[in-house]
Amino acid sequence: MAGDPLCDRDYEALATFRYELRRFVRFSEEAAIAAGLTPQHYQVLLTLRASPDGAMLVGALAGRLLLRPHSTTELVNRLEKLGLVERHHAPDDRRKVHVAISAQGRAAITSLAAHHRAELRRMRPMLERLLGSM
Amino acid sequence: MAGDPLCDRDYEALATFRYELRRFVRFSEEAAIAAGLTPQHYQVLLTLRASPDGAMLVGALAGRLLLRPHSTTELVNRLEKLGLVERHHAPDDRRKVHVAISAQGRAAITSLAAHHRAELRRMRPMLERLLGSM
DNA sequence: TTGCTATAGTTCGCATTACGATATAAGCGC
DNA sequence: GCGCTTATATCGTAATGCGAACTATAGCAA
Repeated sequence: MAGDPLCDRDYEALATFRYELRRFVRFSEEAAIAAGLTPQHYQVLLTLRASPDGAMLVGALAGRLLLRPHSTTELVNRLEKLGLVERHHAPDDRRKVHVAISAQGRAAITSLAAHHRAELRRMRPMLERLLGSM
Repeated sequence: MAGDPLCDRDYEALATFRYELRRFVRFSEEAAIAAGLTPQHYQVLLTLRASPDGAMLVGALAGRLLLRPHSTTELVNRLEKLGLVERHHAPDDRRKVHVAISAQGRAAITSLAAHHRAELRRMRPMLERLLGSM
């Protein structure tokens, strides 16, 4: 499972990988804030935007964000208040709540996501080199 | 800078990449806790272990962890109390404090780092596929 | 119909955590 | 001495996700 014992280079690769991850997350946080969003907002909007119909159930969203449902509810509350998402009760099962990204939400992440893609493209050679050295 | 406008697949790739990052971080947190450490402890120990002589100045450690120096000081305090790191004043410049991983610290991360490498090896094809699709 | 159980979402209070601001102390070079 | 750097200490703050408990809806069984 763990494979051969790790040598110095392995530790370096693991540490550098983590460092680059921290840098990417930091980049993402700053980019979100510069766009008037919180980092969490961006992650919700991105997840919804990537969903087939731009909407997800609260529970499914929680699973994708690795959050508890009630934490997701609070996050959605804030986003709804900002007009970035909308809640729609499912007609067939009124327990279910669809969280849909709004037009404003789409507009908000368009350039933000583009910046993230650009950053990942920049990081790509380094990440591939690091992954390849493990 | 931002390149061509993003299509649905681009958003999917970005969202899935973030999801996998969250999963890796979650894995790391749980692995650290299972080893009797906090996630922060693991990151410090890994960073020190990857350093040439197993030691770093507080300021350099802060830079690598993307923390403020005083936050790093508190983190080091807790680690020192647990016997996982040691402080050594530099003989040439007594302002500087080298934070060195202890034998106990090394022992603590040996199998933990191995599990991380195994997890990253498992994730590697997926991450490369995602990076390649951007 | 009644009752039990499960699911989906929400509400409330709490604990964690790194931070900003600020201060202190000590050591270095000029 | 003076200015700069490095590390440490302290205090309050603000955000954020969690556990526990709650409501509402749905499904099922006798």
